[in-house]
Amino acid sequence: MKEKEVEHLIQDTKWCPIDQTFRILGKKFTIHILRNMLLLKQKRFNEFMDDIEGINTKILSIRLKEMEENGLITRKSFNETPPRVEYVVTTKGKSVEPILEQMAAYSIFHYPQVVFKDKKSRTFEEFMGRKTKRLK
Amino acid sequence: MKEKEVEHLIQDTKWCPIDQTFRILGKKFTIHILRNMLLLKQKRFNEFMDDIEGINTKILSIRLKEMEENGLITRKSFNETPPRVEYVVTTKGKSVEPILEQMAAYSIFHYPQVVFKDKKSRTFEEFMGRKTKRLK
DNA sequence: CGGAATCCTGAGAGATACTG
DNA sequence: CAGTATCTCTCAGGATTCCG
Repeated sequence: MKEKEVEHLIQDTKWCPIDQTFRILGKKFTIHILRNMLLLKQKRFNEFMDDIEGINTKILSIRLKEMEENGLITRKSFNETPPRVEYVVTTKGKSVEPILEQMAAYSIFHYPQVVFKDKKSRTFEEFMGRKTKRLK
Repeated sequence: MKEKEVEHLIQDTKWCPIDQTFRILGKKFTIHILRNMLLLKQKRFNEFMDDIEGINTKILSIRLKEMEENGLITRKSFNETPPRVEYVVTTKGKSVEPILEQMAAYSIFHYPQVVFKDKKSRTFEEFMGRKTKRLK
C-alpha cells in the first residue's frame, strides 16, 4: 500500500479501521463477554454474570444489546418457564477471535509476572502448542 | 493446552492475559497514539495533538505518562530552546503492532461501509499486499 | 514548544430493588 | 432466569489558562 493511502486511512478518525474496531470492541466488558462466548462456550446471561468479575446486570444488559446491534451476537429467546435466553456468536463475532489471541499472546509474552504464577515469559505458541489465528 | 488451563487463565480476571492487555491498551486514545507512532512515525506532543481527533492536552499528557509507566514508550527530553521532547516506542510498544493490524484487518473486512468510500469489503492481504504480522 | 493546573460537566459505572 | 428501573456518584474527559 502506498504511504498516501495509509495516511488517508489513519488521519481521518471516522475512516480509520483501527478506530472503527475500537468503537465496536473498546467498551468495558465487551471483549470479556466475547471471550467467554468464544473460549468458554458460554451462552447465557447468568453464566456471564458469574464469570465476569465486576460486571452487574445493568451493564451486561446494555453490552449485550450493543453487541446485538453491532451484529456480533444474536439473541435467541425460548418460550419456556423458567425463561431461557441464549446468545449466539455470529460470523462477525467469531472473527474477533484473532484479535483476542493477539491480545493474549501479548500479555503471555510481555506481562508474565501478571499472567503466570512462575512469572516466566512464553510465546503463545509455546504455551498453546499452536500459532495464533489471524485474519488474512 | 488443556481445557483446565484455559479456564484458569480466563476465569480469574486478574490473571487473564486478554484482560491484562485490555488494562494496558483499553483506555481511550492509547492505541491511537501508538498507531501514530508506529505507522506514521510520529514522535512529538503536538504531532499527536494535530492528528488525533478529539484529544486534548490533558488527556494526551496523562496517556503518555501511563504509557511510559507501562513501558510502551520512553520520553526523551532535549535541553534546547525551544524545548524539544520526543517519545520513542520501546520493544514492548512495537509488539502492539500485530494487535493493531488484526484490528485493522477486522474493520477492513467487516465494516467496509465505514472504512472505504466504495464500501467494498477486502481482506487485509488484498488491501496491503501482504499478510498481517502476528506474535508467535 | 510541551506541557501543568484549574475548573467543570455528563456519561457511564455501580448498588439496590423489583418483575414478567 | 433474565432481565428492567431508579438512584447515586465517581471520574474520565473537555475547555481554558498559565508557565518554564
